[in-house]
Amino acid sequence: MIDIKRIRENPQKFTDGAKAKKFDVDIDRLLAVDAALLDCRKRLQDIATEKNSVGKSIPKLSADEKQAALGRLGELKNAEAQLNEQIKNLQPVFDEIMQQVPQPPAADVPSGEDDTENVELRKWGTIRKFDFEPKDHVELGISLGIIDIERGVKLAGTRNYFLKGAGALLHWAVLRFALDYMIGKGYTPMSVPLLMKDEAMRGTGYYPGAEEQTYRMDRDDLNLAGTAEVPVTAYHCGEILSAEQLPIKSVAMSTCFRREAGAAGKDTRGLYRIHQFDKVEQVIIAENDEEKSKAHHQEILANSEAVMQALGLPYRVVNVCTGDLGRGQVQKYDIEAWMPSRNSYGETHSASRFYDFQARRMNLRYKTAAKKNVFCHTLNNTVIASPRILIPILELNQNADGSVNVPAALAPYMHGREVITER
RNA sequence: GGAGAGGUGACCGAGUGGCUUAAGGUAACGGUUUGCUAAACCGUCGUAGGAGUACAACUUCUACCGGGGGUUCGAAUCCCCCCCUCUCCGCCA
Repeated sequence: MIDIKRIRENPQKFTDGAKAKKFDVDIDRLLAVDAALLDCRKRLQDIATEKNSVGKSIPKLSADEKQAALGRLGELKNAEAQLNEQIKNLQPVFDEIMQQVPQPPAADVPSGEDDTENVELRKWGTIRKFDFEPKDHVELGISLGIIDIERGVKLAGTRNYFLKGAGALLHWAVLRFALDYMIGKGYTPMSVPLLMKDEAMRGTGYYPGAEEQTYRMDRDDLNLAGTAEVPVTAYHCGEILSAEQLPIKSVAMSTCFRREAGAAGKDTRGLYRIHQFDKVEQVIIAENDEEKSKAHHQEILANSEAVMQALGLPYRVVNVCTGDLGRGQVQKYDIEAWMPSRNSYGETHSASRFYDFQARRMNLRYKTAAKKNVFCHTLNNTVIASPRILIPILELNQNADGSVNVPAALAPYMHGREVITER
């Protein structure tokens, strides 16, 4: 959510920002409704002032004077009811548009229509050339007996899977490795609830907008979070933190649930696009300071790059263009890992900063040294998401005989297995 | 799921229709006193939105006692609905 005062001061900035991000929002109408609401409130306040003073004088009045006073109060009450009626009609319109106003992108976000226009910032690692015909992760997984998509589909429908034996071990190994890395960096580990109230979905900016992407428990009015970002970022919602507490750096591992509505027929093979996966996510709640926000953004990006490098996975970092940014994001960097079976880089990480967009929605504030209550800044990034990350790990580390070498960094988590072979 | 008890400021806690402009206390901050610390005393000490001003300070108004609605000239207080917490019972990995 944006501060209405900033929209009043510079509406053009928000009209342009929405256009660049390809969101449809009627700023002119918002300002008209805002002006009408302000007027109603001012008049209502004047009425309340008079009502209060007349009401207070009542016990001291003579009978005649009392009748006159009561008559006046009746008039005021009518006027008040009319104004309240107007506010009742205007407020929902105002709220709805406000929820939709996107955060304008940062100055160094490239303009573009969609993900094809994201700008590559850097590449790391060398892409392996095979001297044999490499298999893709599905073939490897089936022949090694570590991925079973057929039975996943049998029991849970399309885009579901089982991981078995060394496959399950490898899945948990990358997660545990990533988690340990972040704990080593001083991030506080959290285990979190995943059935979230609508309020938490709205607070993080997923609602309105991502309802179609979300599994919803209608009987209980709860939503299965698509990422631990939701519970971790909303953890302190409604609270006033002290400045000394900030920044709060957290890391959570959780299962993530996504309906992938509208993606029918897209990325149907293998473990790339699935309904349920596990992810280690980093979140920073920080002071309301643009420079500090940028520095945190670089930090969480660097954390994930370090994990990718430790796993020996070639990747590139892209500066996500305006048309591919979410409503609340000021700027987003994606990390894309090289995936031989796709013969391209595929998104594995997404690092976003929001300024106070999420904090405003969830009323998350802190008290500054000057005793002012100010909205926090929030940021988040993937540390590792599996099994998508197993795609490059399996495909890039395969041998001609169909076995797969386990990256050295994962050795401590693999119960002594250095090579995954057919059993 | 059933029964009961509760929800007041950062915290504790008083408050059964106008004297509440939310008492009193704790914590915090500033000051006085003091060899230091402590204590004592004095003062400050909620959030949000208007108006006065170009901003701030300041002044003033309005709203807010879990949330929503109602009764009343007037509600923390009375009525209705909802939410949450605690205790007991039942069920349960």
